[in-house]
Amino acid sequence: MDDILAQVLNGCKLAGELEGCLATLANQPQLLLSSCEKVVDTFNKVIYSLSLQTSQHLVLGEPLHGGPRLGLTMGEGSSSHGFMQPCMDVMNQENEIGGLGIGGGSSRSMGMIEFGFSQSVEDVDVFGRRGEAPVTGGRISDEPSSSHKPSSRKRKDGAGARTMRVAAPRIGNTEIPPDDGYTWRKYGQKDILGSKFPRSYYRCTHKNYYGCEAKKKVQRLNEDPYTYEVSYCGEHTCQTSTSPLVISSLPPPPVTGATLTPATSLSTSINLGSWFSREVDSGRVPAALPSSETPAGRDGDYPVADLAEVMFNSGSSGSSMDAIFNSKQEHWKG
DNA sequence: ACCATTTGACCCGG
DNA sequence: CCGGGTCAAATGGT
Repeated sequence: MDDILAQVLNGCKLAGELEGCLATLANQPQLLLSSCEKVVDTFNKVIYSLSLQTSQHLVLGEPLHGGPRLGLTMGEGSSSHGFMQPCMDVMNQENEIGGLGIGGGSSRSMGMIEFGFSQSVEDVDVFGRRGEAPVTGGRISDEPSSSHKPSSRKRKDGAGARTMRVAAPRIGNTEIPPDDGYTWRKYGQKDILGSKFPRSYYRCTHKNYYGCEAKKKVQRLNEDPYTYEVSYCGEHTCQTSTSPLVISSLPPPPVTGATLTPATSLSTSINLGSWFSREVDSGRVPAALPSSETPAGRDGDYPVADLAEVMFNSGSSGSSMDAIFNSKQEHWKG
């Protein structure tokens, strides 16, 4: 929880900084956009984390239908924004960032995301895996021969699945599931009985490097093609906690303390940092958009980097994903 | 060449 | 046996 709170603070801080730079950013829509995304991402993380820890039903919004959707959705490949939108809304509504209503009670009012918990949703148990070998679930292990049994090929009790509903972009590519701030790699798709739309399976892109076992399933609802039901399973051991490194030079937090707490909450403040850097690298690509995340940021389309620099003055040199995750993973872990 | 998605096959639980 | 989850070869993009 501390971490989460710290993250919230970070988000607030970011928002504050954004506010401070508004004048400057006013002329740079792109920068403004990217900075807003940062803030949103930060809160998305919080939401995600909360969804993991809480068993509450976080309703961030209604599936919307005719709702304002995609403000940010620009054409294709920007699916990711769907998720953020709600957050932004929240920010706006709460005006004083300090008190996001993200917590439990806040129901709706945001936009289109609805977090829930698997337990109530039928899919839930899907991802459960046997408690054993984390990283290599199945055959990944290189020994075909000895492969007695993949072991984790099927569902077990997915006690930890969290599900949420997210509105899909109504324009542009509506097939792309919303981005939740993490980068996912699709590893399968299946037609599900009774569902008009196939279900897509994703796992954390960094699974290979850091054994992050987070997974998620994305499925469009029959009743509402514009709404996705996303089920998360497993926690991110890669990014969530994020690490300090990248943004080593966060400016003295306007928001007092809270931001950096030594060890434990290392994650938090840092989180943001890494987030930034990370996003910067990847140019913030939609999760669903596979190719999206590439290790060392490739596309520089987004001025994010600039933003980051401006805001954090962080020349944080080469922050490769590896660097980021390396440090991270140690601090986090369930 | 590398990496991500696609897609059919495989495997397992119910 | 069926449905769902995962694997991995094939394919495509950068």
